[in-house]
Amino acid sequence: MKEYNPREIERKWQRIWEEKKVFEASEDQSKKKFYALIEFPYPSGEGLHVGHPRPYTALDIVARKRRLEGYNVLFPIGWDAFGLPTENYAIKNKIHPRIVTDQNVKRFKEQLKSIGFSFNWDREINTTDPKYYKWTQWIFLKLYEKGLAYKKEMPINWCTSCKVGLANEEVVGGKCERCGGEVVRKVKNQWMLKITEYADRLIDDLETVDYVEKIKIQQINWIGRSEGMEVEFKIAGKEDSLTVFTTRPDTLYGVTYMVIAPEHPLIEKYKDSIQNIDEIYEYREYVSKKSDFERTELSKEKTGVEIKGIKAINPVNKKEIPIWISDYVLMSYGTGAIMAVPGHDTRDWEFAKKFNLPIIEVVKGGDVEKEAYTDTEDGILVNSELINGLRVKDAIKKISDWLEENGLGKRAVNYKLRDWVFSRQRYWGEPIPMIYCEKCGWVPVPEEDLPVELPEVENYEPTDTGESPLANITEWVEVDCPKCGAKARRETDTMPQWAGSSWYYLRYTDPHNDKELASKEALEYWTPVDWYNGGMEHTTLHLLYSRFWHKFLYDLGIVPTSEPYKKRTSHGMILGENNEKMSKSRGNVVNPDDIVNEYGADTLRTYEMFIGDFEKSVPWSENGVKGCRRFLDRVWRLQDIVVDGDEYTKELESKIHKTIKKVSEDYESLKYNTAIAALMALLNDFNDHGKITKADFKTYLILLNPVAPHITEELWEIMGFEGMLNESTWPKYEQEKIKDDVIEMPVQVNGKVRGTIVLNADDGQDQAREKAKENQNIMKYLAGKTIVKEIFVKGKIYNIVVK
RNA sequence: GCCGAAGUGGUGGAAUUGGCAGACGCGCUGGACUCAAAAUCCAGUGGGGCUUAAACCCCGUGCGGGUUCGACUCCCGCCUUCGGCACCA
Repeated sequence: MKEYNPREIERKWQRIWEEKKVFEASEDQSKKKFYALIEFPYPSGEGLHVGHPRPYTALDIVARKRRLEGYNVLFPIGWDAFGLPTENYAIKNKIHPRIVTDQNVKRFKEQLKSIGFSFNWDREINTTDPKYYKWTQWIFLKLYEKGLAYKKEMPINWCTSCKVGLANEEVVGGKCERCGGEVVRKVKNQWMLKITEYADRLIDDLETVDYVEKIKIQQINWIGRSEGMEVEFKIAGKEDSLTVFTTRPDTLYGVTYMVIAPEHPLIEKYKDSIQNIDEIYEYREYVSKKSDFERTELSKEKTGVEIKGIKAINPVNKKEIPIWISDYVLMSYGTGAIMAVPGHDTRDWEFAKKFNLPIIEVVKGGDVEKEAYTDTEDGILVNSELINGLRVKDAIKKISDWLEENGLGKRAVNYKLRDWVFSRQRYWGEPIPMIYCEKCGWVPVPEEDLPVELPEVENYEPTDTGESPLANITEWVEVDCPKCGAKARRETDTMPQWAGSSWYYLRYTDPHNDKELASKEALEYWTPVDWYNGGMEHTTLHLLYSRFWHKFLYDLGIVPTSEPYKKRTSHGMILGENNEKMSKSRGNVVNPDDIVNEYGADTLRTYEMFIGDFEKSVPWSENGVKGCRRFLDRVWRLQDIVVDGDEYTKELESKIHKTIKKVSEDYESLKYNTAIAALMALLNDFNDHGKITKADFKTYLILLNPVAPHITEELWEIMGFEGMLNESTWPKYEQEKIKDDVIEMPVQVNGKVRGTIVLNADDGQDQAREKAKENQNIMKYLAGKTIVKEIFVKGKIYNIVVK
């Protein structure tokens, strides 16, 4: 017997698979299709990380199993290559991001190929390829055409010393990550996408898909739909009123003041009537340095300023109440103004205490002098003229009707979800295909002029006016207006990295099409994606954005289904040996190349699947890797004990059928670790028995193949089995062979196991009682007691309750 | 802070979803082989008690309560850790 040499056989089979194109999806649409999708990687400069192969191997297992089951499988790969790190690297090292991207992709590709994934390399895509982003731009034009893209003033993070816009991640503790300079919020006119228009459908359609429950919950909470009232508070002596959204109109009598966001436009409008306007401006300046996250933190000390000179009128009792500004009210959520009910809201209570504002109890049950009473579900209203004595639920209904009848408010739905800020002041992204003309306003680039390609630039730094580096390329920026022909300017902002990843799974179905984003036939056949696996960290952004775009394309009649992904699962992270996140600075990064070189790709794959619960984070362990290599060594040596035979070994037959069942089911339900454990156990049984037939071994190799494709393919060839393993058929188990004739059943007395009895599979309680009587230990606990109850669960347990 | 998830031997994790807690792997201990080591193979391995041994008994799934014949699993209240929080991807 030759020694197991993974290096040699892995290269050999990878070459054969590639030459024979065995994993390419076929154009034959008569076959049943299966579309497996992994989140395409961002080709970073650090190269592949051992975290990457975990989800890839998992779906590679499913893809390989499906092919053996006779499906036409699409399992594509590509590159999500626009993005900040590449651009920053390019700036620092004065290399074009195109070159950096190409280098990184090349490295990633070699690394992925060395692990033996059965990707459809012939369908590889790259979001930075103009042939690809032509269609990203095209989708944007459609969104604009349908009124879903619009311009709005939005704040960006602005470093006062570098004079550039920063990503949130580049702001650390209010300072610029690069230079330590102060970061403030600066308002810029930006492109927005109306994802809120799809909010209800994004919630409702979750019922039609098979996503892990926690993913659905996260999405629903992120969208944050709530039903309530929009209530009008008149400004005393003025025409205007402030609108607030509340889910608790029943507490209106408890409103003792209002708070508006420091950025609220009302302040500018009435600045002449406001006596302390300087103080207000000063506070606004202070707030501009904080993120929304810092502003709404509950634990922090409340701050705020009263607007002196204007008052609001509570619509239910016509009382005049003060208006304050405070950072805990955000312009971006609801209407930018709130009614404060300090008696029954924790934040309002803290604010009222700090600034000595009155607190009125309107729901009985707590002590509003000591703390806000918020647990009011079954409470009764007090101090509330119209609704006194009513339960909260009924009070809400009555006061809502009353407000509507009197024109003081209307029922409304509010979402936490905000529209998508779609502009970036960056170079390395898709140019937004819009042109601004003094006369015509914003004019879309005509479709036939797509793609709008990124021009060559000398310098990738954003300009010090806060515009993208593209703004400096005069010959690119200055164009004729497509509508009137006058001199006009291109939009110089680019799209966020999320744009390209919002529709990439569609392009895979027809990646070389230059007429459409993909052909109708290809989309009809391949979509929706049957199984999409990705990280939990993408649940609220990427997953939601791509569902939004897909629904939009569905409305246009371009894609045939309203949801892009039939099934979504998620994987856990791989941590360093010290149980911390792998990072360069912690020095605990493991490079998959080292594992492939030392132990082999099959060992890496097996270990990553065996490492633990697929959905949980787990620490890496080099010893664990060795254990998996030992397992494969023992599989290799099985060839020593193989004897001729077309049937399963009698004594092993039942175990083999059980393992087929277990492995087949576990591969489908993310339980790769227990599937491998079952294969290890069967291997132990094989060795205990001392010899196995060719039939035993053949089935074993097929079951292990999706996890360890190279070694199994090699052993297949060594054994002289017909054709290649990847062309064979997934084994089936027989229910008859799995059933046990006799079972061991634990017998409990008062819930504690006191012995086991052996029963025939179809024996009932009477037989169990007889058998139990033969067991001395069980009888010991029954002696002198009366049996009050017997619980018999067939095949599981027999419990005798005595007194 | 808000939303989501998780806590089981020395260690990664299993447990047919309310029915014998610790499968499988790692580590460790002992043995075989070897001049020796590595590799490999065999045996043992939650803690405690009792015993020559087996049998057997008690304790044990983050902490505190509860429901149940029976709880790692369900309920209530805590603690700790991890993911996300909209310009990292």
